[in-house]
Amino acid sequence: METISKMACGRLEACGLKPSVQRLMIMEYLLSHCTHPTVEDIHKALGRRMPTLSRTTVYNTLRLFAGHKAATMITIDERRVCYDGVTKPHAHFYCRECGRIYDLDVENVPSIGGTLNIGGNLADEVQLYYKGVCAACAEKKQNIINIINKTNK
Amino acid sequence: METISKMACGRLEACGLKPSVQRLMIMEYLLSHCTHPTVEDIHKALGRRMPTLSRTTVYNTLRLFAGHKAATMITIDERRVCYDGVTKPHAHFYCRECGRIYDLDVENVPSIGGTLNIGGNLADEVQLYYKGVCAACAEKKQNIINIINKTNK
DNA sequence: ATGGGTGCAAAGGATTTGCAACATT
DNA sequence: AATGTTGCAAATCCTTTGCACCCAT
Repeated sequence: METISKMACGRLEACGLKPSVQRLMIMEYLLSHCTHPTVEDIHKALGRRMPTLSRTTVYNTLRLFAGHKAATMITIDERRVCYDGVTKPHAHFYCRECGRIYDLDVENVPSIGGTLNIGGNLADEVQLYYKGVCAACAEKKQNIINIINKTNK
Repeated sequence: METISKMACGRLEACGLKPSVQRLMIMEYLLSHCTHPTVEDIHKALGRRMPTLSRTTVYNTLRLFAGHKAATMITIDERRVCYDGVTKPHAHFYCRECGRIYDLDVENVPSIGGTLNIGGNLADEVQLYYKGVCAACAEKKQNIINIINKTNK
């Protein structure tokens, strides 16, 4: 607990952000939950300990984090934006069945140190996304198919 | 004109889709505009020739295309979904200033033939996104800075 | 006449905006 | 006092839904 709190504070200061209570709580949540939470996820989770926390503040804060590279905005899900507190380059997997986003440990993940010039375009961020059906959902689907086959016999 | 029309029809049939008038028009638009249009873009553009075309139909049709791999859904822009008629694997660049999405000709773009098993997760799609400021917007910004500097002298 | 395809209006949901209240230096 | 933060309610914008109509087989 102590450690996460210090890590959160360190990250904010390293990114030039003043560590307000709300910002600290949100950063702590990001660092301790690698589930790529949505605004709603974070607002609901933190709302228990801080009932006055506004959804607007969560929106503003996460957008602020992304702008200062204190967190990454993930747009893999067409319906809502997610956020990631892990900064080291890694790929993501999006499951179309359950909507969950997983970290992926694949080789050759492109990364950018500072700014990359691609044909005159100045890139400061890369994202590598895979989409499909996750292991858990694939298994569930298979089980259902098995049951149907058994019933039809 | 003839050619695009035939290409559109061919793509639909190859993907197991019945070539209705609306589907053909939307596919023709996708194949002849590599600007990664939004639903709104397409609806507005086609609305001139076909005023009864419903936004709902554009939504439904593009989603259908994506489901049948007749087009690709692009979720790089946090605000709205875009579509791409180009099927061969390539990366995208998103400009935070103007919101435009460019095709990128970079090496080592990962691609999936059929389905790829990544730690039990079954992926059927990959996306590689770069984000930053495009060449055109970078130049504009530089011009403004130059004017300000000149004025301050 | 049956089933898929289309279109309209309304609903739903995520995100932003405007502004007032608040905290902190 | 000044500046940056937060929170509420309302507004906005994108997308989906429900249902009726229509067209083709």
